[in-house]
Amino acid sequence: MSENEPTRSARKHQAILDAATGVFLAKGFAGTNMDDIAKRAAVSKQTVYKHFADKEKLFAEIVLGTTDRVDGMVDLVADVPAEADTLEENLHALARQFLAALTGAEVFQLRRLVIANADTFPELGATWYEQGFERVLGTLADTFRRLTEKGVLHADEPLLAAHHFAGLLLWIPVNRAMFHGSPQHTEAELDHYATAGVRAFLAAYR
Amino acid sequence: MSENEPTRSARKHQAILDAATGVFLAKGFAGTNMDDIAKRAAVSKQTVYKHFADKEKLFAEIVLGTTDRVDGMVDLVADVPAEADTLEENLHALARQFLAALTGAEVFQLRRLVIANADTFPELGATWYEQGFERVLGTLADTFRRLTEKGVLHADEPLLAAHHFAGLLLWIPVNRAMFHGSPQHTEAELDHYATAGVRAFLAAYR
DNA sequence: TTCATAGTACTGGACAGTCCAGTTCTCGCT
DNA sequence: AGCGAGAACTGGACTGTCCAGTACTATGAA
Repeated sequence: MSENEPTRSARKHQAILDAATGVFLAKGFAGTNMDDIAKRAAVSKQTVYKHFADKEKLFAEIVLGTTDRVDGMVDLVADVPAEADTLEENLHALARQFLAALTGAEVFQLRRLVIANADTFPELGATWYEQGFERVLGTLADTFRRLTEKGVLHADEPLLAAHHFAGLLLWIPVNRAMFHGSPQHTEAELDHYATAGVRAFLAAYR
Repeated sequence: MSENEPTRSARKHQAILDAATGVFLAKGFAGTNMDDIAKRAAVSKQTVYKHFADKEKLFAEIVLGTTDRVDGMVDLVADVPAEADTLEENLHALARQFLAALTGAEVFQLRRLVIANADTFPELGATWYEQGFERVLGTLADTFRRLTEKGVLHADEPLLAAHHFAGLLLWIPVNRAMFHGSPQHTEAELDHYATAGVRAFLAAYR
């Protein structure tokens, strides 16, 4: 037998998760009904309830299941070289990757989804934010601390500096995406945000 | 007759608006039902429907009705004195008032409400953002342009500078409030955000 | 009187979650 | 390989509940 052929149960489980993710992202928690999910997963409703106790559990599992996707970004911000003469272009590269990763439509939809239901699921919102964005910023703060120790940067409060970096970079596109349906950022705009944000950041912290 | 004694109808209208505002803010659009609103307004359900065609119209009217509250903030950002030697403290004062105005719990709740329903009411989200925050930032950009012309500041792109100012200042508290239920900012924290944000901004743009 | 309103019952539809009868898969055992 | 039992799955009907919006009668204000 092949070493990892998923069992039927595992396949169904995954199909339900995939379908539910799509529907929740598109229509929100309240706007989604379980029959839709079952139909999209090509699965009977009974099976959905066999795998997930109820709608809320399914929702929570999906949202929290996305937090491990930020691992890549954590690696990204941890790997900024500490050389003074290439600092600007290194930060610019980081900024571009940051923007590229976050402006993927799915990330914004998920962000909206979590914010929208922060009342109903308070812990979910807090956890998602902590496991996600704050982890990245914490790592970025470590990087800034390292750069500061090497004398390349001057960040007395590295975590605050990391937030400033993020704020300079993300304030515009994030707000735009939160209030309008689709992202609508051209590559040129993103590049401009990155350039201007990095320039302002370096003026403040170099 | 007295010049402005509201008619009974006008009183009911206002009572419905007030009640609906409270319920929508507390429980969101989907979580709110019309019976609750009627009860809270001490009005019959029929009367609610006499004044507002349906739930969506009521919701839209409430959300859009709040945009004129930003007029005060527009005045605020238009009135920054253009003297170089007091620039830092002037901006700091502006930053504090900005933070104070935005971290009022109601503003954040409203923001969450709009974001949460940006899918269902796409135009509403766009309009609210444009009439609200973008108007303030546009005015702030004008101020920065004026300061730049006087040589007090160097902002080649005043609107971008205004966004940077906002991002430096608001990124932390806004995100915290979006994902957690309650704001939870101490005065000391807000002051620290203002000081650090203004310092970074001036380093970049003076 | 006349109009807005209160109070309340009602309609129609949506939807979470359950139940059940019959089918298909899985896997250990021979 | 072939068998058989138990687990998982299907499809659809069903329950109970919630809720937007309507209908209707009675009441109080102008």
